Amino acid sequence: MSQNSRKILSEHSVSITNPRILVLEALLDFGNPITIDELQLKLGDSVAKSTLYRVLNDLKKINILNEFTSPDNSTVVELILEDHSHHHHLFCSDCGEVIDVELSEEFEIMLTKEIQKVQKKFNFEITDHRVEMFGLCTEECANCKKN
Amino acid sequence: MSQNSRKILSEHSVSITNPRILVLEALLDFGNPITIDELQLKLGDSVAKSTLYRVLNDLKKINILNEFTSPDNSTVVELILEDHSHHHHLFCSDCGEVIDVELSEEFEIMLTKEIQKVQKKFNFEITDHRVEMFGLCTEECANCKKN
DNA sequence: AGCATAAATGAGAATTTATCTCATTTTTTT
DNA sequence: AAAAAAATGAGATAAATTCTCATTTATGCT
Ligand SMILES: [Mn+2]
Ligand SMILES: [Mn+2]
Ligand SMILES: [Zn+2]
Ligand SMILES: [Zn+2]
Repeated sequence: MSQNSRKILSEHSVSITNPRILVLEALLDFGNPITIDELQLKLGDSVAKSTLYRVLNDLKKINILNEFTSPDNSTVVELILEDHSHHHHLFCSDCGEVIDVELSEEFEIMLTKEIQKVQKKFNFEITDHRVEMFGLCTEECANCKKN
Repeated sequence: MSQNSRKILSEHSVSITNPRILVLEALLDFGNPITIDELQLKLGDSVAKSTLYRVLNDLKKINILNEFTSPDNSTVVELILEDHSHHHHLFCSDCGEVIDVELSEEFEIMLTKEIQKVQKKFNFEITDHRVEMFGLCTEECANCKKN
């Protein structure tokens, strides 16, 4: 069952170790952006705290992990897999859920044009962008306090 | 000279104290988004560390301070003044500078439409959004290491 | 202006999150 | 299988933010 993670590790020529497999499996299994808190919970004491942070840095170094900060200041990580295309994030201000969102191609094109204007205006070289959306999940949410 | 900050405080009915005036003056004077580090430097020891954080929270509470995290994980704050319209941010990955950017009205309209689609799709109530752009300042920049 | 009350401050302790150190264990190479 | 290199675990350390509490300051009312 850990074939996926072993493959990922060997493809990036980093040595195959138990903590790395466990962290990758947890991320693959969860499938969504996850806070480091939640990740630690999922892993229990199978991976030492210091090792978890080290492994996450390793994954960032080989460019298969994306890290960002949620509006309530927790650190969120997500795997960047082959089929993982450019996307953005939607945050629930209540329960803290983070959802992947793909915006339309037309929109991304318009944003790119807009960014070109910004580059010129500020004499910047813009290499990346991020669109973040904040609100409340109105669905049946077990975690949302508001229900 | 501290009339601006006194006015801001009284308009929001929070008591007028020296630390609050000093922090507001520093923010007004700098005029741009500023990291808490830099703000502490500007203030020297005129305001205690604990008080600075408290005052920033006070300003957040009365909705005249915006706080966000820069890509290098420093906390950035900026005043929200009357004339301060909806805008976004551009970050230099090298020197850490944060620049206010207004995007075109057409773009914001398109983004709003895009967000409406997202709301429906995920059954969310989206109340706010943020566009962040990352890159390098190519201008003469005293702080950029690359030069 | 002076007093009473409520609110804010300063100093440092405590908490939280992340990194670092180093002896030991595991992985890789030979 | 042995040697060399790399990674790990446990705990120490560091940085950022919040908390505690005794003292000071601001406000509202004589
Ligand atoms: Mn994502
Ligand atoms: Mn701004
Ligand atoms: Zn929710
Ligand atoms: Zn720069």
